[in-house]
Amino acid sequence: MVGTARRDTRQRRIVADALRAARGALSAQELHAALPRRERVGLATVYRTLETLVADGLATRLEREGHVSAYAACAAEHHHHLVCTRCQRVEDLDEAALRPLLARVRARHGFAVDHATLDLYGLCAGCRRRGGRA
Amino acid sequence: MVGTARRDTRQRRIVADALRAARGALSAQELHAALPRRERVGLATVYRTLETLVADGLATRLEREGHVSAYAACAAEHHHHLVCTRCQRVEDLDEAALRPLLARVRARHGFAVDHATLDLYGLCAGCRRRGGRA
DNA sequence: GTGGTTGCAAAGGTTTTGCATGTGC
DNA sequence: GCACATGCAAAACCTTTGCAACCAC
Repeated sequence: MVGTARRDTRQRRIVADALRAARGALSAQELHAALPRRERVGLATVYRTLETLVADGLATRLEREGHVSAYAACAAEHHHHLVCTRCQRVEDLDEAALRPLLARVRARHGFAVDHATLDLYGLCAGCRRRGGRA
Repeated sequence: MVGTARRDTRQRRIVADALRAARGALSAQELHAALPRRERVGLATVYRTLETLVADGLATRLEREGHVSAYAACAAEHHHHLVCTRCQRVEDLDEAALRPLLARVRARHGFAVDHATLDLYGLCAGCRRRGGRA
């Protein structure tokens, strides 16, 4: 349950790199479309790879309008995000930020959190500076 | 943007009641399956109604394995949840619990949060007492 | 009476799977 | 060489939509 040995394939590298390069949230299809066609990576492979990246903690799945999943690269330790609704950029949010909340939840609800989804949507500093609404 | 006047129809009541009665997270299809067949509520209506319930803040959409949305009833002010991975019960989490975190995010990242998904998965007090793992 | 709602079934779109082939290890 | 990974296309699935009938208001 630890290493889930993955093979180091060309496709896996391409998909992972592309996701990281995107620095934002992409759906499987968008990511697939973004790959150079000459790389000849199948859509199914993109789906399968994203799945493994999420399983390995190297990516997360975000919710998106229209019941589509979007994926974003993330450091293995960071599982929460600030998603800019304007430029689609994703920043990692330190795990520690959530800790006080978890403590509170355990104290007040007797609830033992195993894992959490925490994604904050809004305007990043840059887009705020540039002014305007979401 | 306030009242979005809804008609008080038999179906809307049935769906809303069933969701509330479930006290847990159900997918649209599960909810539909749970309705007495004699009520003759169409699946499309379930989808449409859940959509409006979410829009009205009376339900939320949770992420679930297999790229399926699950819905849970919730008070209009509570938009975050404690989801028990064993009994599927959902508790509301006070909006206030998140406030310190939002303040921190604005201070440290210059990020202005518009809305957030926060769902904590783990064992509820009851299931913890009954012992065992998730 | 009018316009939002519903049911049904068909369409749409996303994601998954079967299977032969390719390829890390 | 073996087992996992991939491509392709078909299949499975969830969700949405078109349209005529219905029914709150």
